[in-house]
Amino acid sequence: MTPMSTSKTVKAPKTSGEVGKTAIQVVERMMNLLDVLAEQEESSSLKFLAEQTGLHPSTAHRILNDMVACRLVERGDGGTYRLGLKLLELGNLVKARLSVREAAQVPMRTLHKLTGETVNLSVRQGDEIVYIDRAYSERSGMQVVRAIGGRAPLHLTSVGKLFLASDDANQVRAYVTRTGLSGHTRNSITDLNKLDSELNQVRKVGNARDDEELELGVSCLAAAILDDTGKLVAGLSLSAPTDRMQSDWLKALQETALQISKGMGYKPKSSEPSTQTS
Amino acid sequence: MTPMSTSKTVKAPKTSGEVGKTAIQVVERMMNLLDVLAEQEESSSLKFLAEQTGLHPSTAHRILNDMVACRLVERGDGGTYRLGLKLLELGNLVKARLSVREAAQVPMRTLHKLTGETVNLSVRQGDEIVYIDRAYSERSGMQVVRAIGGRAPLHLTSVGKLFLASDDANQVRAYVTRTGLSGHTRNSITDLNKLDSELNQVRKVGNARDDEELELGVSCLAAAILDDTGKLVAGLSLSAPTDRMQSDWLKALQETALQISKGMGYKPKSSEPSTQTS
DNA sequence: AAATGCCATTTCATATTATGCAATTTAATC
DNA sequence: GATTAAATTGCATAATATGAAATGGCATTT
Repeated sequence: MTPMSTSKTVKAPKTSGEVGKTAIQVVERMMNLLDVLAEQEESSSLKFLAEQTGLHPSTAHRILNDMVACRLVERGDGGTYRLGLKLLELGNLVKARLSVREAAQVPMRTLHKLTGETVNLSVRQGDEIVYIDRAYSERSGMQVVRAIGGRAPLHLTSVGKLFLASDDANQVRAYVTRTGLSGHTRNSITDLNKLDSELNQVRKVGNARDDEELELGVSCLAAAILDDTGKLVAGLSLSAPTDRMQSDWLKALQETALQISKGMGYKPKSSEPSTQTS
Repeated sequence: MTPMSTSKTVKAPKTSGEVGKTAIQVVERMMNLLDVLAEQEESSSLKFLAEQTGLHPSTAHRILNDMVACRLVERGDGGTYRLGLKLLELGNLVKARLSVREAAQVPMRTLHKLTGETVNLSVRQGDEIVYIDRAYSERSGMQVVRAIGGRAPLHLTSVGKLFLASDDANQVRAYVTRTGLSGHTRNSITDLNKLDSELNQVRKVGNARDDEELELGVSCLAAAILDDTGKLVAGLSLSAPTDRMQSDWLKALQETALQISKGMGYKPKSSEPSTQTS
């Protein structure tokens, strides 16, 4: 029942936007410490960490000490603190668990519901892309459906183009030599120059298309799925009869792909507003 | 001065050997939860986690909830818990920081003090190995010293052989074709067959030698340095005039290399005694 | 369909815990 | 070697996290 008339100086909450509201104080403090450590390139002194987190040096010291005991934090030269190897271990466990397919499941269904068209998830395997998952409706009229496990040449598919676009000129050239760029329809890209300019376009806009290049009457849009290291691990594509394909689905497709990428540990940009005290 | 006559039931500490003694209870509990989560392949239920850690379900729930808020932990299907993406993020930061050179510094000096001979740290760069650091004495008589930044062909050096041994037959063949296997001394390996059997030997014993193949009178022993993913990132070698080289240094060399590997996040074997309650 | 049982979640009074102050030790600098 | 600054430790206390019990949710059973 103590009123707010605490004469003591008002302690700034100092909850750096990073961590969510926690019920247990120590957990929040711990995370704030880890976040400050994460922001710092070099290993940090106790004083600095205490200042940044607004914690009493004594308190910060004890928490850090405990984290050192757990190897979440390490001590460097001159008694400084930095992130510990345990984080690498645990991080690797997380990474080992992550499967694109799993991360894609829900977002893919959502995108399917929005568009009504088939959504495909595919990865590269040598000179082909392989469909590893899809979201489509059993019912409903015409649907473009590819078999899971099915394959298609890189240069004839939207996702394939994403993968090719992540290669450099030499690798593309090698691909062309190896495969000969055989075409499937009159729209197929069958010469290196055309492919190069197409790939440059892909690199510029960040997504790829397939205008009836694999199969007449079928168009696709694709967006990239990246992992925590920024590596292209899969492609998400929307396949529909050309006359039904709506170009404004692109935005939704890209957002879905980004969402999945985040699920794979991808960090979009470290451009945070940073309303911090310097 | 309170005697041990605490009449209350003796609470089993339940400190799973994993985490060191911490001053703050919650930190230890948190870590125990993370450790149990790390051991589990599948995502775990609250009940299970509470049992494993010996925590009251209510307590476990609150801690886990807070960790979820910090993204250290994620929730899976059916309200289960598993390690969160934040760990991957932080782990990547740790990884980015790790430099072999830094991790090797101290262990290298120790090995040098033990042997009195030059210890070299080198990495692969294309078809050569590059010396990136060393430990040797300024004084003392004859020392085999290579310049930092200096290069040498893979097949003529002990560390180079380690790297070649991590390649498959095709890659080795390609290396041979590219470089022509030119020799420097009468001991140099200059044909594919000899190289192949040498590399097989390396693969078998896990370390490599150089018997005056790069320079007459100089022998080397090398052991591999692996990172958290088990990838060969560098080689540690001991160079000495042949008549001074002692074969029993090998053990120390290997131990030093392992120590450095651990510093790079390498986990030797997950063969833990596991004195756990099932 | 109603009920049962199990597990997750929330509430709340209380004891335990983590805390901040101050003192001490250690390290760095002049 | 003296001086200063930072890191570390001890301790009484206030604030915190805690566990018991009650509530809510979900699925399986009868």
